[in-house]
Amino acid sequence: MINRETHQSRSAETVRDGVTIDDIAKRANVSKSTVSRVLNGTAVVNEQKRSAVHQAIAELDYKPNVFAQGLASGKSMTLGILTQNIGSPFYDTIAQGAIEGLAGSGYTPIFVDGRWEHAREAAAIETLISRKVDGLLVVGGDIDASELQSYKTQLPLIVAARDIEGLEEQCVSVNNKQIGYLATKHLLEQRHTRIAFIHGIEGHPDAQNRFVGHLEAIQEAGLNLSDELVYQGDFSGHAGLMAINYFLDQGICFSAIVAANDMVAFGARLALYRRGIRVPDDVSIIGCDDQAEAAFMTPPLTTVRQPSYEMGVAASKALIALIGKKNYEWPALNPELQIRESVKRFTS
Amino acid sequence: MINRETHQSRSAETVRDGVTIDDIAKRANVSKSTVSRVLNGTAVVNEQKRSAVHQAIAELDYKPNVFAQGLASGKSMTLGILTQNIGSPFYDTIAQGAIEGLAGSGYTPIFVDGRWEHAREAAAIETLISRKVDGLLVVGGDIDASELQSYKTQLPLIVAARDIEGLEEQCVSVNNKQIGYLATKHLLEQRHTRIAFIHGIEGHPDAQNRFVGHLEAIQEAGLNLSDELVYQGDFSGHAGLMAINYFLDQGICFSAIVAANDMVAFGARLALYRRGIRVPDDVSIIGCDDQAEAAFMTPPLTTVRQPSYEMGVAASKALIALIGKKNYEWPALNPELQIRESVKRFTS
DNA sequence: GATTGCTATGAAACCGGTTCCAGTCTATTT
DNA sequence: AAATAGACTGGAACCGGTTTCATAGCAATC
Repeated sequence: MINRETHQSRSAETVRDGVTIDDIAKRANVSKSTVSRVLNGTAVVNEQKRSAVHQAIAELDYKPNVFAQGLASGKSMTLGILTQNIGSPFYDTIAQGAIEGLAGSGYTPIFVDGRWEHAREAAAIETLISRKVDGLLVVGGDIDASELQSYKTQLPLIVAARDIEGLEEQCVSVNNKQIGYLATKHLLEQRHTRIAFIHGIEGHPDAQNRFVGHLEAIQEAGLNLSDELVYQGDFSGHAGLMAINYFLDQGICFSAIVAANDMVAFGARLALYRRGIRVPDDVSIIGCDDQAEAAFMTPPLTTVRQPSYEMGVAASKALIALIGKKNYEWPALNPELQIRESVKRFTS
Repeated sequence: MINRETHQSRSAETVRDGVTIDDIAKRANVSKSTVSRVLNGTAVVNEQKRSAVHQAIAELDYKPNVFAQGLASGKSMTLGILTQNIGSPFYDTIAQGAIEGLAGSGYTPIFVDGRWEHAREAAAIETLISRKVDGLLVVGGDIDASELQSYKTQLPLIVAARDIEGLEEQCVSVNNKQIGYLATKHLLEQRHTRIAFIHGIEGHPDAQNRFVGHLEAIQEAGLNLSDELVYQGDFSGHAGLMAINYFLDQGICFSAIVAANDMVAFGARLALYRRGIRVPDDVSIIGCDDQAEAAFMTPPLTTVRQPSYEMGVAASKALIALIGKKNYEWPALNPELQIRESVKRFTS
């Protein structure tokens, strides 16, 4: 039923699709070449003809056929964005920033989802290439650096939220080491010394770098890292929960926790709640990311904000610049400590 | 620098793009018509030629040019998805479900963002249409029913997370009235009688329906709704916070809260924390949505889950069916009470 | 054995743009 | 005044597929 109806109305309105560049040419009494030139500004056109063309376009509500344009010009005015939809809201935020960065550029984004699976990512990129995207924005992901290198030879490529060796100029990411460093440093400044660290996904560069930053801060303070204070997690709330249970069950004592991201912090906070341990009175928590919910944790979570939205914006702008062979100056994207109420200061 | 290099490598590899259907035809010693037929299965082709074609395709790594296909066939194998990126994670989840539902269908999604702004949505849909999408999936949004009706005459259309009058067959949404009803009913069953309600965005149909469900449950229990117990919010954490402050400052008393969504519940929970009011001992909270963070609230939030991911999957499958003029049976998408620890039962 | 009816296939038209090329018309140079 | 350069413009080729149409080949029918 619905089908039939849809079909009918469609053909009824066929008019809409029917307008081609030839119609405009006839109506404006010029050749289609001239119409094309007016449209693209590829050559000077007599003012009268130009306005006649514009008028015809307006009257007939002409919309160029993207396929014909793409076929003839080889450009699609389309950008491929490979995202990782499974994971923290972090990646979504980058994608949103990327959309924003495209606004007004004439480029339309095509999204495909990699899901942190190597094979899926490769297939997704192939899809994008077969769609003739004019450029590729890879957000995070698991795909090999060498593969990315090879894609780079096929089309303009920007990578966000990752650093690829040999592709430094086309990569944008926040300094994750700095994030870990800032988090731990803040705790140290509040005179915590027994600081637990809940690690992100094993082997994940962001997780690894945050840990390195943590380590640096610890050493800089003249302390030693004790292995028993780091728990291997996976960026999930559940990991935060398990970590605390583990520490407590083992009788490992600590006054503060650095969580690899906010979600982990939430999990840790819940585990402490379950045990009747107060935050921040008994134990302090600091997260990383500053996702929307962090401000509403009880107590509100002190965390290190990473400018993911801004990163998305910068990435898509950089990609457009790259396609246009223009220079793009990356903005500074520095993590920032967001102090709220989950960290206690020792006064003694 | 980068530009130059990219450009060079690109032309170096030009080969890759060069393979056309004519090359295949020559190599397989057939006409391009035959190649096309093999590719699309539009006619019977001699087994030998067929395999010769397949072999040539494999050897030359031939990928059809989507523009040429689109131009010739009028189909883009592309689906437009209008999302609302500002708002709860709810809409993101639907979008993810929609991607999942497309998997293996041959269709590629193009996303555009409406941001809950009328003008932006209309422009976004125009973009999609000019991109010749074969179908349109509208997720939520603010656009008029009448406009949607008119788009429906232009191309296959499915609307998710909204109910449009006159478009019932092409709409999928969870029963928001049921969500509100289930939430309040649960509270009533735990013998709460003074139940506050924090409303979502004014005029938002989901918010309105949740409220209606709340009202129904109240009346069904033989109680009267007291106006002072409903606070007009906007689905944000901040609204939850303000609501509680308002109630408390006004000396309005209540034993439980229904929050229009989880984010509001988080805000409410924080406000109670600030005042030293315990959850659930002093006040119970129930949310709506069941977003990932809800399970990690302290205490874990009892909420009504809405199957948004499943809704996205169903929506995209329905769209594909609609394009193919096939029937699609909508799955049952029922909200579900997710009992955790934020609601107390009165035993007396 | 001639006619009929299918099936498989190639040639050519077509989709709707962009762009090269050649030609017309002015304006400028000599 | 003739030659030349430049600015505009139209015609036609081209992008790479799909689809119509005509035909060749072959089996079945009378």
